[in-house]
Amino acid sequence: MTARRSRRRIPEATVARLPVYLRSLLELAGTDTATISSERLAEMAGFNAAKVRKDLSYLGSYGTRGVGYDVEYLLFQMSRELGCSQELPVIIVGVGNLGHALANYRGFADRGFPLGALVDADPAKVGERVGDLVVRHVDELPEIVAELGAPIGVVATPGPVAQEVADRLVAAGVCSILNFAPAVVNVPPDVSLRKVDLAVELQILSFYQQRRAPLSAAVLAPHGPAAALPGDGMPTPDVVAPEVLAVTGEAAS
Amino acid sequence: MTARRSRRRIPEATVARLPVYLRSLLELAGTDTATISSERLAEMAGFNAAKVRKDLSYLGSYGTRGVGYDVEYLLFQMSRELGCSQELPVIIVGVGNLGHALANYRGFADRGFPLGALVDADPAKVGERVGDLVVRHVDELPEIVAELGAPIGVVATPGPVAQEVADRLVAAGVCSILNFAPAVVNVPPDVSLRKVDLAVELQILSFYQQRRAPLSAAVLAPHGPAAALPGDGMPTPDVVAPEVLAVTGEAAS
DNA sequence: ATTTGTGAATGGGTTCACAGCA
DNA sequence: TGCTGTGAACCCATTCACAAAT
Repeated sequence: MTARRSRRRIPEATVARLPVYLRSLLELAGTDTATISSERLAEMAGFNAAKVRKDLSYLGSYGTRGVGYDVEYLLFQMSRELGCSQELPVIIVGVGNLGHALANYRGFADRGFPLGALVDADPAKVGERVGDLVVRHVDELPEIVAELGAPIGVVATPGPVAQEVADRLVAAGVCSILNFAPAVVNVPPDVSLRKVDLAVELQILSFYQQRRAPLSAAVLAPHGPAAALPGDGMPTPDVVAPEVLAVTGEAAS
Repeated sequence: MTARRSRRRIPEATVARLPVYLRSLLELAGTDTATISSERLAEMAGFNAAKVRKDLSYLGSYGTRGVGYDVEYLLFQMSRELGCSQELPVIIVGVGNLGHALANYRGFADRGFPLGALVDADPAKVGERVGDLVVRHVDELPEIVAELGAPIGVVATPGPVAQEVADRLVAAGVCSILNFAPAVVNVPPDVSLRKVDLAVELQILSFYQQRRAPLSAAVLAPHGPAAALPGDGMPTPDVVAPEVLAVTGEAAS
């Protein structure tokens, strides 16, 4: 029955976890473990075993009952699924603080996303050398995209111009965009967009932190233990570190 | 009936949207708009009107039927809820590429999260000046945390040491952590943890991109239009840019 | 005539629990 | 006996649709 039903519709939430599994499997690849159970993989990836099994079942990959999953095979499947076979270049638009930062960050190239180009709208920045690339002008986007094939566009501009930049990326043929700018960006439905907003993340943390210490504790007594002061009339079940919030706990059921 | 039921349990998903509303309202604050409808706010924030109303209702904030929400008041409520009244300092642990990047990024301080300290385990890095801070040693964490009050800890180390660093942050009294390291990190349930993994984001985009162009098109004909080639036997409904994936479309129902 | 606030309906994702297989 | 694969139950979030309010 497991006739490789590859074109299955994989849930969004599962897709978002695949890269984490992949990372876990890569760590494992060095060791001599040939096979891994959902339980152990769950522990490594920070989820729970049921979720792991469901997720892997979507890939149509087979584990062996009573044994576990073949690491080698799973790794292969996962890589293929995530398109790790061929490298996908990245264009960073906006070479300000954040753009520079990202350009110097080795983490991209290391994981199969070589930096393909840097562009900026500011003539003063064009020509500047960053790493082993030279900043080009944003007007060249169409040619750059053509040169690179089908790159991912990374928007690292100030918020106010993010939408315009995204529009130009799309016009140039980019169909995957990662937005770091603090602004809402709209793209046509045939373009994938993900956003990472550092300030938003901090504000979310801020929300939970202040809930924990209504307006006393931490600020007045910075030395206190990290424990959430109980008895402040809060339900305290998992308000502090819920599932989505964290890769936290997940304490074995 | 709207007797300010402040200690209401606000859903995770709503909390994650509050900062986006806040940003929209701040943009609005400059203009002369005194009041805004859920519809317009939805457009600005990139969600839909029903969601906006539900979300705002959790805050117990009142709009006026037939009119909309008072921008000023909503802004106040939202800021209070997110703890924007007092600045929350940030400690960055790990002054490598990414750490440097984040340290130079103005975006934090601008939005109420001043950089409080930089620390690293490498003695060679300790003493280095970055911006107007000097890198201190990770062993000093307890004192630094005490000095700063209740800072947010940002983990910008290589993956392998992320867990250890998180443990030390927690031990020092930090109860909000933002993890940039490509690794799973566990913290006690009374600590909030969020993660941002650049490589994971790119891999997710990679997944959808390759689904769109199974193994032809883009690579062989980089000039083609960005449109998803139809007729490749894919369901194509919203595989390309689903809700969670993007702040995309949301096209008015 | 508008636009909020919210119960009810729907849908996606997680967890449970167990049958099926090695 | 051990562990996967998966229907069923559950839970959270989104969306609908409409009564209440101005």
